Amino acid sequence: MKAGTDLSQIGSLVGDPARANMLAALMNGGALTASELALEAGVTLPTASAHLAKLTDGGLMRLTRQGRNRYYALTDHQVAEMLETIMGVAAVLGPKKVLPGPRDTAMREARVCYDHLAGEAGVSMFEAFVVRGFLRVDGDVPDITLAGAEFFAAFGVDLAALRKKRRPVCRTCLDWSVRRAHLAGGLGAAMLEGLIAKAWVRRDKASRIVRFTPQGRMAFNAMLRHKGEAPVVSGTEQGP
Amino acid sequence: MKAGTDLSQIGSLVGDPARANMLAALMNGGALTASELALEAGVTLPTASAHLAKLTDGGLMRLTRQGRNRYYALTDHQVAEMLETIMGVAAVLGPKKVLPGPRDTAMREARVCYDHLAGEAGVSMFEAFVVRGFLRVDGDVPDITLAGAEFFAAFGVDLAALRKKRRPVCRTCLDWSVRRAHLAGGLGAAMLEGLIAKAWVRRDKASRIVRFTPQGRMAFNAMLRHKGEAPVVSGTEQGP
DNA sequence: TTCATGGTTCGACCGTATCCAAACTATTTG
DNA sequence: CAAATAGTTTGGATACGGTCGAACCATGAA
Repeated sequence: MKAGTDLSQIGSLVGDPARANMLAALMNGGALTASELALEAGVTLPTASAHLAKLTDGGLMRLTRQGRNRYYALTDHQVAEMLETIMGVAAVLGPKKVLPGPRDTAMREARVCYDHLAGEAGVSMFEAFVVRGFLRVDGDVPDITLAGAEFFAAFGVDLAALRKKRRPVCRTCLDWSVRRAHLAGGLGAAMLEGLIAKAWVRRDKASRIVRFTPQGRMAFNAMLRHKGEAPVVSGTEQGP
Repeated sequence: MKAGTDLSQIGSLVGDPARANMLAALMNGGALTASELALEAGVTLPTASAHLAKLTDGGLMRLTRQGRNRYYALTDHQVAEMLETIMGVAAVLGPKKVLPGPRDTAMREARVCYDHLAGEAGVSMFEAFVVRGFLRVDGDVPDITLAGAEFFAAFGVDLAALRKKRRPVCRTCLDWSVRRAHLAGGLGAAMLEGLIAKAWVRRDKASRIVRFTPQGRMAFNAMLRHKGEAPVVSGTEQGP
């Protein structure tokens, strides 16, 4: 049975804790050096090096040399999406863990999924776009409406340019923390870019966490609000 | 780092060849007994039992007792889709294998992905629906058009009933063998049901292969054809 | 009740993947 | 050129996971 062999190969690649940590650390779409990844995984440099070798020639990571540093990154978003998918099933079937700590709370609130916004904020944004009629959803697949096209253009997204690229413009991605969909694809990436450009959010360097600036949170909520509804992203509540 | 831990847990579950074979064997959406799975994985009953225990309390499989048999199946389609996704990246980054044998050719032509049609036939069907204007795609997300609703109703699909269910009606699923999308979701499942009910196809028991009946192939091609185009599913060609 | 079949548990064996220390290579800086 | 930083390679100790035979439970048939 070849199917099983294929499965088990990448399965075992992801199956080691050290390697899994490295992969998780790269899910923000960035690239890290071998030393940083070693630190992230909690192993020494030599072992990290061995793991990285396996990951690269296993096809899950891509290596770019730069001076005396070697930067490792995930090969494509297909790999990133695979990891999110795996984390998705892990999240639904493994809530036997203790309650999430503060760091996880921040992750749950807003984080980057490879190159677009995920977490509570990502889900809220997606759902607000649907409520406001910018995206139409049949089943659970989004489609940009006329009003949506206007809105995104006003926000600074060049839809025409996005459509030219090979990457799908509009996709959804199941959120492992909330079990609801958020916006992915080229549009999702462009929105995150826009949020950063407008300084509404800042990406936490070396983690997947996305933090709202005070004014950014207000502006974001205003963008999502429709006909005087309550804000969707409140302050950093630390609920049990 | 918890994220890495979650990843590695299911990763290692999938990472063992025996377990991966079992999971792959269940991807047709059916249920098999422990003995059958042991045979499929090429291990003895005791080892199979141990693996199955890990898989079930790891949450990837579901056990239903029935008489003196114990039937194992995947827990949901989320798990099935995760496996397809993994096979997807395996397929794109691992074509250094030898050329596919005859059995794999059949798999590539038409197979069932949990409960809907995949492979060449699945992709052809999906793309034909788009060309004929039954599904509209923006980016790569499908949406049922008015014409589509009529067509599917005529085919025997009860769209209203599908919309009532919690499961998304219309989704796409990336095909590992062809690297193109095919139709998943409730509609995808209903279509496969319809194809079987009309006796256009038969599911190969105990494998994921779907075989067309002679008349079925003709009818299927007729369904897909639009304004006198060439048929999309030809005979069983055995290419090198 | 007894027998047979389908599965699980136990114990022991074996292989392999992981790990680190130390040595080695390469690239930049002084 | 020498010193320092970044990374890989090697070798050997360790441990964990997979594997099977045999014994053990459970369910259905005789």
